[in-house]
Amino acid sequence: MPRGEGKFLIKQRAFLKLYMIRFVEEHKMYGMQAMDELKTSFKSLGYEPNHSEIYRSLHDLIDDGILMRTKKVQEGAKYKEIVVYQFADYEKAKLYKKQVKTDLDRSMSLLRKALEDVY
Amino acid sequence: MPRGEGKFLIKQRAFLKLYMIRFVEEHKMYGMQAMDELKTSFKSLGYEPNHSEIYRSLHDLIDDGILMRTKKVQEGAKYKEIVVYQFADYEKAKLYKKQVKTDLDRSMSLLRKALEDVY
DNA sequence: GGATGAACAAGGTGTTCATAT
DNA sequence: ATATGAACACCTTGTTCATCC
Repeated sequence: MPRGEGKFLIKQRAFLKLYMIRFVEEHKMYGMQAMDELKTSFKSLGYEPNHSEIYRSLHDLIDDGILMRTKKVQEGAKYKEIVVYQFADYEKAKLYKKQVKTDLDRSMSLLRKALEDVY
Repeated sequence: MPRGEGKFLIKQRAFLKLYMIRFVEEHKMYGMQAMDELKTSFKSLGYEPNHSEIYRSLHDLIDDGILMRTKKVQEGAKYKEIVVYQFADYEKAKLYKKQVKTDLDRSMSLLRKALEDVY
């Protein structure tokens, strides 16, 4: 999020990483579940993130040193394995949240300005 | 702007096309001038559109049947030619503005929701 | 068949190059 | 040197394919 040069709105990736951090904070967390929850909660706004972006966000956060995979869990006879995450560095997580907040605010300002200027 | 499927925030192109329409409405208009004005007015928000996106927006609006190139004007000995635009179909322009407004509002709601959910 | 992940493809935007005055 | 435009390349994101239980 550094570059203040020519930058337009916040990217979907950062937006999702934010929500992933929030889900981990709330201990309810694995990829598909997060996706379903987001799809449900944003459907009315026409936004339905797909599974790839969810996983990319999670993997990014691992590369950032913010999250870590803790375990794969198998739930009985339900033919599925899930990956569970924990914080690798919560301070980094908080810092990232702060940075993204700045970008969210900035993005809001851009949109608000357009609405004021044009309509 | 049709597809309400999986769509995240409004695209830069639509955002700029909106401003191009506004500039034509105000009769002060050619590409570089529009760019300079936008750069100045958005610099404090970290956004500085480049010339390619400006021209692409203009060309798009022509393809949409909303604008038309009217003339190239040469101003004295100043080694430059500029392209001036007029509306080809102002009803279409108004319709487009309305559509983009919807998308701007939707985008604001997405950002606002994230701010509420996470912070 | 439900979850994760990688590969691949398409889209959008930034950078560079070309042309004309 | 300024304005326009096209070409090219990169980055972001969507779609499809692969694997594991």
